[in-house]
Amino acid sequence: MPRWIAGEVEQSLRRRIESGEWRQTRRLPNERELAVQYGVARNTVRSAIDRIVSDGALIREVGRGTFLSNDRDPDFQSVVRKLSGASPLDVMAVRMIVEPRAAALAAARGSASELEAVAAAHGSATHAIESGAFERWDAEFHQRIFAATRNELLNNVHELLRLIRSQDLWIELKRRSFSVERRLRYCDEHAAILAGLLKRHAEEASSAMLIHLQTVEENLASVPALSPSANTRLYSSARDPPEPAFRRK
Amino acid sequence: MPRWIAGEVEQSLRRRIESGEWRQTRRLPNERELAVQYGVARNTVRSAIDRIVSDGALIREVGRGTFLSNDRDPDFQSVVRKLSGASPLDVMAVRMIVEPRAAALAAARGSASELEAVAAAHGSATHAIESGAFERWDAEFHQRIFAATRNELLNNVHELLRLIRSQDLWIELKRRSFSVERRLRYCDEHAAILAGLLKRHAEEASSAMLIHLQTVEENLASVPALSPSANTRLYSSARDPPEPAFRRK
DNA sequence: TCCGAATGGTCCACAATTGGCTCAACGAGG
DNA sequence: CCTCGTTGAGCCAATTGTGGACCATTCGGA
Repeated sequence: MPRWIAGEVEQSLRRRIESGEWRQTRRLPNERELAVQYGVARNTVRSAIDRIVSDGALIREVGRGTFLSNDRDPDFQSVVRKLSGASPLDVMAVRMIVEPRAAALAAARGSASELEAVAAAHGSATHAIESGAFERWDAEFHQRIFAATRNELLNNVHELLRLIRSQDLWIELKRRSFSVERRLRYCDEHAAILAGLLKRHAEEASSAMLIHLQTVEENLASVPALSPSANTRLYSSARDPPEPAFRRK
Repeated sequence: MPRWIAGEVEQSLRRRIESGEWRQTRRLPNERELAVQYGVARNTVRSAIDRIVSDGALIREVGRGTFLSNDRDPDFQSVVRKLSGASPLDVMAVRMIVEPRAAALAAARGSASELEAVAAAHGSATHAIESGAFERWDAEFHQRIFAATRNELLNNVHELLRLIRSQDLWIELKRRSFSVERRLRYCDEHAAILAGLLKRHAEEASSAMLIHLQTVEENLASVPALSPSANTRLYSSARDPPEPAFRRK
């Protein structure tokens, strides 16, 4: 029956792939199952899949199944790969968007014990002797503010930003921008944020956080270029294209 | 028999670990017990645990048991896993933090051609016939605003939010909250945002975006609970129930 | 000190599932 | 009649799951 049944099945499969029907497991039903779904012989399904495989949208593995090709449309993994290479300027810009609002939310919604935990981290950072300890309590201070927002996703976003900042280039950057006066200033600014939080004054906490992040950014920007190439990698933002290309045609 | 049973068990175990089910004793049930819980062979449980051990979340000790790893530095992978389960309420809260500021940045820094691209997406969305096409242009509208911010990281963060919203539960949620009037209202609100952008008026673009997102949130919140179980997964900012055996026997 | 229960580590034979492949037959269209 | 897509069936090889058995280590009690 030369009525191009395989072609129709192929179209349908492509649509279903596009629609994200199998994005979770990245695995299609097996060929026998699909044959039943379409009321068609298994060979017909196979020839339909053959064509999709041949242009790379699907991958077949004997004994395992048929899977969505890995890097077709961006999935979480591929986005995360790009995340880890973010430039410090971009990171600080995003922090200045997210963290002041997080501080405001924490002031409005955080429980007493959550804010207490923030205060404790501030105290530990203030009294830290060694600079590694200070760094950890500094991070903890910011992290606990996010915890007080009661928004899991927001916490995860902050965690991603923190992970980006725990990479090699960042560590070097922080080391070079470190000084005792700056550390003292950070403590003062943390105190201002904390004061806003404890007073439940969202606006005050928010603007104190913004001021703090501006200080941090200035300090990072003051670091002389590490090397010409490193400089490019560090500071270039997405500056180029007059005509930006959009993904996902 | 390759039906990815080990994978399902692995996911379930990861969720149960995240949920803190074993935080008290820091110890998991033994492998034979888990095999009974899930109704699978012990070897299957073992291969599931293998994968969790290999990225450091669990530690096995012969003759003693399987334990939560105490000094676990969460990596990108594990954060991403948590991201994908974010609740709609949390997602909207984060969008309302990020997107208005992105609109402001786009108004301030976007090139003429980038803003033109935003306008084009708005036009296409307005004239879209089919609702799937509208959805795509709607997403494209928001995405192009981020492109105009010239901040790669910010784009990636938005891409993550978009990926979260492209999952099954979200699709169902959007489908149920859809109506023609709402779509028209979205178009009007998009127009207001676009007007702010084209006037290079950061404040106006920002507040128009916030208003728009508030509308979206209201519409999502108006959706009646899908089902008791789906409702839990949708709206709780937290985790799965301690799920028992899911297989036969 | 010694024993035994509990627990993870390893291995095996077997079954079940899945994609890869072939073949004979059918039927519509030329 | 011939061609070509389709059908239905069967078998193969690869992979995974099953149900064991046995070992090594740990730990508490006899």
